[in-house]
Amino acid sequence: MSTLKTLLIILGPTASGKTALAIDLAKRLNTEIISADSRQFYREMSIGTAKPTAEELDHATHHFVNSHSIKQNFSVGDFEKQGLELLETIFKTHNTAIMVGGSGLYIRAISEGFDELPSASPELRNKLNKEFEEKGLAYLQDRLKETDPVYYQMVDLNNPQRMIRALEVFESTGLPFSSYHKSAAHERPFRCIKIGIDFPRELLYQRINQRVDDMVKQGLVDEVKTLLPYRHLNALNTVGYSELFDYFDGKTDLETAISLIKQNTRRFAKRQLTWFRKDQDIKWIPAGSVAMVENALKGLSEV
RNA sequence: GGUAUCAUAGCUCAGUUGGUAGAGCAAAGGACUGAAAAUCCUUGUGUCGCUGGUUCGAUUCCAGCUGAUACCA
Repeated sequence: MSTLKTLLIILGPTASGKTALAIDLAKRLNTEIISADSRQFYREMSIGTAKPTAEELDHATHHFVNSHSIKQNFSVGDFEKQGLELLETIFKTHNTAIMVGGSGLYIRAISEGFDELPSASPELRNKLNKEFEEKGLAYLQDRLKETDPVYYQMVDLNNPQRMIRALEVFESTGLPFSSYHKSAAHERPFRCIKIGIDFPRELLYQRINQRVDDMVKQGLVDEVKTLLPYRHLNALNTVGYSELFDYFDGKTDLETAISLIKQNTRRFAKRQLTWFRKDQDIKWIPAGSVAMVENALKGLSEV
């Protein structure tokens, strides 16, 4: 008999204890974990991304942790495809899989999916970035207005990344970015249960500050130092790394860099919360309570 | 102990010729379809140190007090 497969999604802001909870649940449910953290894929980055430790990785099978190199292009579209394939495999032998992460877009990629869109060619993106640098925002706005008036009306015209993305889709396919938007959630052959870890803001910020100090003790500064030759790569445009690159450039002292890491991590957590807040499907539970998760699951399965 | 200066938002400070105030940073809220730990947008939160006095009205002027800083002893 075929039962409905379940993807249990553990999400929450950074430093809310997702990793430990997911491992605990994976052991109880005897299943595997898919990470949805957009920086934990990269094997060269460890301390600054608060990856599970080697010991933690031993306790449960993790996917999409250390799975890629910072030198590879790995997009959220790739993640959607590979993640779905992986889930299909896992569901052959398990009724439940666990996804854990803090990257809202990546979670959505799996739970709802995106429209079929071409991915970016690095050359084209470089070209557009260069044009933006030379000719400014107005240039992007003009080109977008001309090639995709629909998206021009919707997009934040101050946001170069958004406009460049739309232009690169247009230039590589000849069709406006907006014409790809069907905005229908994709049917998935499994159901998603989203559990959010809820923390009082102040406590969360304390944990973030503490964790940054711990990262420094574990050798974050050295980790970043070895990555200096790769600093131009997108993967390294990341909280915890950018600030220390500035330190190595002599732009700040170490103490300042560390407090900026804390501040930018807090801001990151705030953005994550903004993203998650609008998702009505998330069942929020107080931090650190596996029992609460079990209750939540019970409640949900009755529905 | 004396003299001078200062005391305004979480911080650094501006300002009000007397009509209860505004910048930067911090912070908060938001957006978001292959860069997403990225990128971008919005928002001033206040016993104007305390107690009195003058005044229709004091954060502003006056006195005292408290605290900080500097200099003199």
